[in-house]
Amino acid sequence: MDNDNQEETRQHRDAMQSALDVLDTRYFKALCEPTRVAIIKNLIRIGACDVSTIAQGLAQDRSVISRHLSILETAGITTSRKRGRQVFYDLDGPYIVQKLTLILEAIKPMAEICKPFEEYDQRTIPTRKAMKKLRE
Amino acid sequence: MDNDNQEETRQHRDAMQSALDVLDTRYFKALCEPTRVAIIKNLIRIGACDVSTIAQGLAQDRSVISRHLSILETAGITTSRKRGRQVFYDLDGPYIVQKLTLILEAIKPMAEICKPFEEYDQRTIPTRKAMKKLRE
DNA sequence: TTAATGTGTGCATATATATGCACGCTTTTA
DNA sequence: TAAAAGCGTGCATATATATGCACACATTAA
Repeated sequence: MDNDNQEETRQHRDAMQSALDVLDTRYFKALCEPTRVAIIKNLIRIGACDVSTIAQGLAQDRSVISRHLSILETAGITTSRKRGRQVFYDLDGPYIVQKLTLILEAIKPMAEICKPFEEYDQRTIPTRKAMKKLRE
Repeated sequence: MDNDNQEETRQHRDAMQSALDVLDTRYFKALCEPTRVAIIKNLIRIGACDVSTIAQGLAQDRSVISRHLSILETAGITTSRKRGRQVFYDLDGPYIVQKLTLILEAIKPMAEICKPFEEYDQRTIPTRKAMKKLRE
């Protein structure tokens, strides 16, 4: 299948490109913090709400929650609106789903391209000769 | 629409539950580190490869890359296989896609439930009376 | 067998991030 | 107008994570 090599290279390059475009570190960073996930949980439960109320069930100080909400907003996960002296935050459901959909679409080709060893035989691992070439 | 309240509550509760079940902090944590993303990029480009070669294009020490690979493996993103004195790592494309698919499916209802303010009018924000109730 | 190569891990350290408190600002309430 | 409530931010600090080096272990090469 040596004549497939070029096509496969292009396939790899395209997959890499779209995967990289979509691997938004900031988005994942926003979602990898336990307290922020707890905030999201609260917002799903009680809907649009002001900072103090959101912070109520949580262990951290209100100011800390305020910062987390800011991070979530920067990542596009929440939106805010001011009313009087309080600021209401809410989840941006449509954006969250859209973002995740884009990521999935971009990543999908990897299911075909990057199959783990188990589904292959030894040949998946580069030969020693090929390894030497990679080193140069 | 007061008679919809109960149904809506159930809808919220279900959405919250499935969202929480799927918000795997470890998975997102693995993907939120720039160096780890760089490793993933390399793996897409060159396929299954040993640690030293993967580390070659990167700024960090080989031992650091080794640790990152371990984290990625714990998250299910990579798999490893030993051959002689070297250990080959590879992306687990199918698992990555499957995991992301599950997350998306669980999150999807939020697009309907958690619409941000812009699509609503003032009533989305709890009344002052409702706020008082929440505080109790 | 001896030397060389490839890995992972303990350890100390650097860097990033989360946290709490105090404060100033704005808006509401009395 | 004065007091109170709700927010966000500066700052110091705690905690988590990433990094590099040295080393021990396993495997291969000479």
